[in-house]
Amino acid sequence: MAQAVRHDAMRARNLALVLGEVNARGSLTRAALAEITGLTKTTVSKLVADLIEAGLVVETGAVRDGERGRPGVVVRVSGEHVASVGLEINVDYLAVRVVDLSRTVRLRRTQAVDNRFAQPGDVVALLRDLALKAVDDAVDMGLRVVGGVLAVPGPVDQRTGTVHNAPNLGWRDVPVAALLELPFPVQVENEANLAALGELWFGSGLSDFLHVSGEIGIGAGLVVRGRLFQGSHGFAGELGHVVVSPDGPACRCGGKGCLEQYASQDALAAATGLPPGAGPHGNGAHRTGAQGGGASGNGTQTTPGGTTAGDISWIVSRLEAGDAAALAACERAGWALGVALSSAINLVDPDTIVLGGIYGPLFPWIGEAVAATLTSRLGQMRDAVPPVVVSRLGTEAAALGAAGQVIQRVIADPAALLQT
Amino acid sequence: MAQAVRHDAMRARNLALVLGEVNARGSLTRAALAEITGLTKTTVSKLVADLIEAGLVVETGAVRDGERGRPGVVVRVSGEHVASVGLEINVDYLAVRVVDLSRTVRLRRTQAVDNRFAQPGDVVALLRDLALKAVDDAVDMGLRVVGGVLAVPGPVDQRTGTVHNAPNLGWRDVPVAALLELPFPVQVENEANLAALGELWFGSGLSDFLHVSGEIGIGAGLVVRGRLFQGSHGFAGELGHVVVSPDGPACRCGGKGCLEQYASQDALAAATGLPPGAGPHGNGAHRTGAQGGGASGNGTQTTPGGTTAGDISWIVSRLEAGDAAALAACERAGWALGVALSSAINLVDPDTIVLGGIYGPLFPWIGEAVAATLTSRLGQMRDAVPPVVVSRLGTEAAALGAAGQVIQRVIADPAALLQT
DNA sequence: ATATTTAGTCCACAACGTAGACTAATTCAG
DNA sequence: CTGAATTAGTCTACGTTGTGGACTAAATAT
Repeated sequence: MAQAVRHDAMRARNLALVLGEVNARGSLTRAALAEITGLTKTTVSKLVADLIEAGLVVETGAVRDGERGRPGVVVRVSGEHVASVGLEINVDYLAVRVVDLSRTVRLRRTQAVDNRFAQPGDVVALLRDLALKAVDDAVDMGLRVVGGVLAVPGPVDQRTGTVHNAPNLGWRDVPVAALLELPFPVQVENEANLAALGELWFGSGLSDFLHVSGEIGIGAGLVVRGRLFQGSHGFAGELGHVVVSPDGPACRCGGKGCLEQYASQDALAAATGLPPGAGPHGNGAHRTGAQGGGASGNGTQTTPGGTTAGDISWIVSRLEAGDAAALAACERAGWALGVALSSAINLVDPDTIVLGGIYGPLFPWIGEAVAATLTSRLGQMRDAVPPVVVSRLGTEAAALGAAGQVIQRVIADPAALLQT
Repeated sequence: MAQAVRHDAMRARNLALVLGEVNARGSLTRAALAEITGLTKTTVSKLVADLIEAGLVVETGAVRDGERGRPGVVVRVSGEHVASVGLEINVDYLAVRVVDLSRTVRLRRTQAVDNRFAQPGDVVALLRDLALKAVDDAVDMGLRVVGGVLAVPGPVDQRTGTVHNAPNLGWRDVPVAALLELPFPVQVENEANLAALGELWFGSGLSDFLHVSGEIGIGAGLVVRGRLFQGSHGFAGELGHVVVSPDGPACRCGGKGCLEQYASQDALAAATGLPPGAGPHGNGAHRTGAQGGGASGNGTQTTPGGTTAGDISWIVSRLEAGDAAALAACERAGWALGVALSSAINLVDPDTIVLGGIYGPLFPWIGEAVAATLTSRLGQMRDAVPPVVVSRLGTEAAALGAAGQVIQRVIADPAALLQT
């Protein structure tokens, strides 16, 4: 349950409070921090001194704000010392991102690999190499990697770092965290949850939304007041198996008429005329290649590099050409998504719906159908139907969310880092 | 955001920690508390002294546990000083419960009233009388009522204490909290949420479950690790409007094929042969009468007294007689409930499903259909389908949850009470 | 009866935040 | 250009709270 609060815990909380405000507002003087937090100037000064010594915060010189009085010294979160790695294993690529404490992406590396028929051990070994190389590069930049999070496409047992069941990889009960053996703690999480967190920390600035990750499967991550909702066992957000039509097409989950049968990448491909699993996959070869990205010094919102999950571009080009089958498939997918989301909205009451993953590029062709379905199914009861918006992060979301999670932990509890 | 932690906040947290352990474990010595909390014996003694002085905890004499050494003095939560009122407005009754800090129900009073066509002002005035009488009785028992919570059948704006929309009462934007004008703060909450909390604090001892309240409407409350999940605006848990069949019968929410069209009390009544709204209601008269309960000194799990919401007994007697239409209606309701719950389970990942409200008495005829539907729709993907159990609280749940909420607040932050 | 064990209190001390005096660095008025 | 006003940040004495170990109390074991 709760923990006893001693002097050190009091200090830890106040350190977190100060760092949290610096993080939230970008840059601040000590005086402003005192005002905001309600702590005295004395205390704020001491806390800031500790944070500076730990390399979590830096002074950026005095500000001449034009007002009278002695100008304050502005501090901001330092991006020069602490960093984290975000890792992602997906069906057709591996990704590594290094993010510093100021949430600047310092390194992006994506490797296209067909993991559909690969052995977990091989995939993990390749990812391990990528991660170690990234850590070396981070060290060269003067950064200390304090932790990592791995995104996998499927439910995860957080406690043991085991992938429960990733149908699209063909994995069952794979202890990835243990297999990775990296020189820092690595937590494993569901890709859909991390994509939601990516949207929270690197996206449009919302702090209350349901983020829908359209991929080979369909997952969702719910963020309420800036916190991810996990459910009782960490398996919440399986939007792909919400019922759209109880007697619809059979789903691999055992149910019938699940959302995935209408709106997943494979369902869209099939309805557009391409057999599911065809396209760039399905040939069984374990291809690798096409490195995207590299080090990028500034800005957290660059256009997602690397490859897209699956061959959504194929469908997009059909849509742009006005292909009737493709348009109808999107219309149907949008309707199904709307039906499933109306259930979700009734159950979990999100503020906004953010469509990500393949729904990013497809948004022009499904967004309206989703919104229309929501309005017709929910409009009567509530003042306002949650708006449906599109994510700008694309494939980046999960790996960024993974890296961001470690950063978030440091910001939320800097004292844990000071002790080591 | 977070608050600065000063010495007083440290103390407040530790007081809560100690009181929380006493509450959770029933009775404990100071020495055991020190061991459990990690605080020193000195500190525990001081904290316990404060709690005793405030009347929140009492010593119950030394225990002779047979072991060697000086016997400890056992303390437990005191039920002799602090109390709370739980209030409930429902379609066909008003209820008041007084619960003391040790979670003993000290007073139950239920009044049958047909509120379907009554003015909000009249209903609130009647409830106010009931509440004030209950407070008088509490004072006679030496109790101080520190707060109250009101359960209403519909979504609520917690901040303003306004009932957003209670279709079964015909209420829209009614500021109940303000109308009540009781001599202590009253919070307003959705009945379904409070029923879930009632189950948490007075029910089977689970701390992770989705509680389904079958009434005129169908609501649900999700409890995760002992905390209610509210969603972004406090409207989470509208299970009644989860989609069962996207082209099913039209629902008053604007949707089609919502769960309420299959499994609500009215839907069951209609399918069994009784037109919805008939039975004890629908005659337009504003009847009052039939007081249930009274003061009951001990035990928190007595059989629910008072009247049942709606005339479910009528359907039960048909079922017991083997009426084919009634049996078929339950079978269908169970299936629909299973379909809606499978969506809910995929989305929010509850540990257990608890069926309450009318599903209590109907459980023998719907439980199996629900469980079977869940198994067939979820069994493939997961190791274990959440078990479906029945609540023992019946109509009591919401009013008890309402009263329990205040108690919970005191236990979670006793320092707030010490200052007044 | 005495040793042993456990419960609870007492007291000197340490950690941390507070309050207000004090110093530093700027703008504004003349 | 000088001094008053204003704001930022530091310094010091102090208050609150938890700690740790010594001490007292009350039981069982021998």
